[in-house]
Amino acid sequence: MTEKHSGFNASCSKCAMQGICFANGLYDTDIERLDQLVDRKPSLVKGEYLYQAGENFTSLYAIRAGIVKVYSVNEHEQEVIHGFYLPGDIVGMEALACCRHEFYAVAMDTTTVCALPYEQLTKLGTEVPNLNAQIFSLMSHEIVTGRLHSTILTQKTAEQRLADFILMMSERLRARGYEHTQFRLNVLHRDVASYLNLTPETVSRILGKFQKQGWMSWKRKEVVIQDMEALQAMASSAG
Amino acid sequence: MTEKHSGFNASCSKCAMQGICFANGLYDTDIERLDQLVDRKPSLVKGEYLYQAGENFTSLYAIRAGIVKVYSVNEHEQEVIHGFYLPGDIVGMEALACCRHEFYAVAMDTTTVCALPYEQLTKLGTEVPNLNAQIFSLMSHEIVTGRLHSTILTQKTAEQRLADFILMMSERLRARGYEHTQFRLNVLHRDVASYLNLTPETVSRILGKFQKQGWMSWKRKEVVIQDMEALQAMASSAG
DNA sequence: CGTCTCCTTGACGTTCATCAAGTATTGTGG
DNA sequence: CCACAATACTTGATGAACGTCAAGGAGACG
Repeated sequence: MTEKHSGFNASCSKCAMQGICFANGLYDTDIERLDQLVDRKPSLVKGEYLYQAGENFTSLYAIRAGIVKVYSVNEHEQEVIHGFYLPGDIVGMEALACCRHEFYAVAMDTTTVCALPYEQLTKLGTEVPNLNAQIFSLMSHEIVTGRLHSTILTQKTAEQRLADFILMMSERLRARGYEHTQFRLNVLHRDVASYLNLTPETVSRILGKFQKQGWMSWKRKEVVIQDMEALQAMASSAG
Repeated sequence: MTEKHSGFNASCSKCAMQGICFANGLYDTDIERLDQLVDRKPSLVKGEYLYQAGENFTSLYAIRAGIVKVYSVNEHEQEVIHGFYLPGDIVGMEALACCRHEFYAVAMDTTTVCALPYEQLTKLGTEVPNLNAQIFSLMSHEIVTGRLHSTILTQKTAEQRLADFILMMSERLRARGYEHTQFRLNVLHRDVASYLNLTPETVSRILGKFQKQGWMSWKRKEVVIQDMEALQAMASSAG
């Protein structure tokens, strides 16, 4: 999940993620203005935090390369994973309400992000209605994604959830122009388990079954999908 | 849950829910402007829809009195309930992303709402930064609420979930100035079950237990909380 | 007053968690 | 590049929480 079609300090106007990030729907002149307030951070290494729960909220972060997990911590000090964020995704939107981050956001791999200082972003938003609309749209999308996640957790069996997860990842990568039938996924099975409300044991058993059926494999961070349709049938079977 | 401290067509400036609705943080002159774009609808009776999935998105709705449930439908035609919305709450924010409603919003009781036409609201937002900020804040809050709901579903037992639900309802009513140890809750047990990812049978059994312990009762739509602390201990006990 | 929906209670079953032990993989210091 | 530790993954045996099925009772509504 390295950066695509763009050098390290690429401006928004040259960024491959333009179509799904803040710049979506903006005129070139407005993209220029957006560009000027973006704070392009040096790469984060695996394990570095974008922010942690309790910290003051100052910026939203657009992911340019890599992968970020967002989670909270339960009363047993265990991570409750809310999502995995890919290039073009925005993290931090949950913090606007009270000026303080509610969750943890950590790089799971070498990751590059653009920080968008909230004050300046919203100021520009009042001057560029399309930008404002795009922020609303991104937040709305985040609401829907969360509800969808809840729905999957409550309505689907363990096998369906895992099939669904693989397919969603595949589709998100495809939408971003990456290879989607075979890809590196630097996510621990333990993390997938948390995200899907399962145990690592269950994830392991189900992956074993999927592999035996010849549907897919996931070994050493490398996912290979061999039978997309079988996975789709599994993910959406009544259940 | 009838309207509080305000006549039927009360303006925003006289509305009891001013502090938690869109008007929060606005200057009086701006509240006036907000007021002018609010479309105060006639009351909805139980069972009437604010909107349904697939409909075009035109307005957000601020609830002035009553109670609204928001849900989607799974592959077995069963409702998957995402939330119950009380006076001062906003519904419809999930629809901004794609101009089309994703969910169903239905009155569970006689309900009054203020419709806020989205076009006009965002236009005013660009002119009144505090209003814009308030919309962001409400949406952010909706994101957090959704994640919290997921967390409760995945991290807590059936008994904890139900105790938590009762306490959350009580607290939300208290925050809105209503009686909170004894209140009418026009919600079917079946709906609570859906919201908490349980069956009506399980809800019934647990309510029976809570009543036998002398913690609370919920009979004929009337909730009486007798031992708030016992419920709190139950809701937050590890496990 | 009768019907329909909702709620209650009991017996039983299923899914997935837990516990445990072993194997593979990754990371680290020499 | 290797030794060895730490972490992650696998596989099996067992169990618990909650769902499912079934039948009866109580409100609500015309």
